[in-house]
Amino acid sequence: MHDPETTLRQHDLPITAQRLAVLRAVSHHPHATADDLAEQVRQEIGAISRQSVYNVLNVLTDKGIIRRIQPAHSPARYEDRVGDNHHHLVCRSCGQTEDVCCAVGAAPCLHAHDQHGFQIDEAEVIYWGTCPACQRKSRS
Amino acid sequence: MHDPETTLRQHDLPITAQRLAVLRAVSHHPHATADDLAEQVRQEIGAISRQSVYNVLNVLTDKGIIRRIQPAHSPARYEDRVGDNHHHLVCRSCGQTEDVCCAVGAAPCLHAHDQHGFQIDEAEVIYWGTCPACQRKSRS
DNA sequence: CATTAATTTTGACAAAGTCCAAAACTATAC
DNA sequence: GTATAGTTTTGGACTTTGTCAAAATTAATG
Repeated sequence: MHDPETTLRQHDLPITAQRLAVLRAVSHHPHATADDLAEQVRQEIGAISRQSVYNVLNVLTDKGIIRRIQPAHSPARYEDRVGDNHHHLVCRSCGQTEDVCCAVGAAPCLHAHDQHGFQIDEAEVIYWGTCPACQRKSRS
Repeated sequence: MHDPETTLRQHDLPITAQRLAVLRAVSHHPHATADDLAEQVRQEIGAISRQSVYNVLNVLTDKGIIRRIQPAHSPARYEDRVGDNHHHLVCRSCGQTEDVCCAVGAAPCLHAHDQHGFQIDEAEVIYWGTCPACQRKSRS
């Protein structure tokens, strides 16, 4: 991925301090929530409204510059890494999220047995489990 | 699945009109939301509080009698069919939800390449697409 | 039936987002 | 550089989905 400024220009988006900061925050903190990102941005540029964080995240997601993932029991999370159809591993107890590459080869998962006439455009896979840290905690 | 009353007894749950009605509603309306189910129950037994619907759905889910699925952009949905590790096909525009059996054989999806030390207990797969009805609408 | 434990109801509350109108800003054309 | 048109950002109210807690009710047991 190019630097934030170039990225915005490539997509005809006016360049604002807020957008640059949000974009950088997503890049440096993969799988962060909107709130986490707002916090990061504030540390960088001092202040940003809640609404602007959402505005920026929505535009960037719509343009395909970032990707939004929404596991159950968690607010939406955002990541930099787009276009490679990877999946996620989520800890049930603390929410920690890791990337995993597509489980069975190239882009396999896109084929359900019976498609019920649907036009399928994405297969989303979430692996649920317990992260190492939470395993230790529950054993003690 | 047995009749609702037997099911409750098997799980040591006191039998109440609310529980029977919710259980029947889930059975007759797979993939319905809590609100949909409340509506159904009201038509059957006259009244039920919002909280009770949630209480019942939570108990039933905890006991494994029903299953909760939570696709992005949608409130939670509930279904009867448990224990067979099937997946779902969701329409992006109207939310219509269909069952699909596990895509690649027996229980294949439970193996991510790199597990990052996680203890994985479930692989959740959601196929996203457009249902036949919405395909027609968007063509016109 | 009476007792006890569990469930239901009611009403307040919380989290995550969205909607809206006004003010501030960016980019462009002079 | 300045003026202008078009976007963004702000701040506040609001919506949706769901949970919490206490009081009132109901089911199961002897």
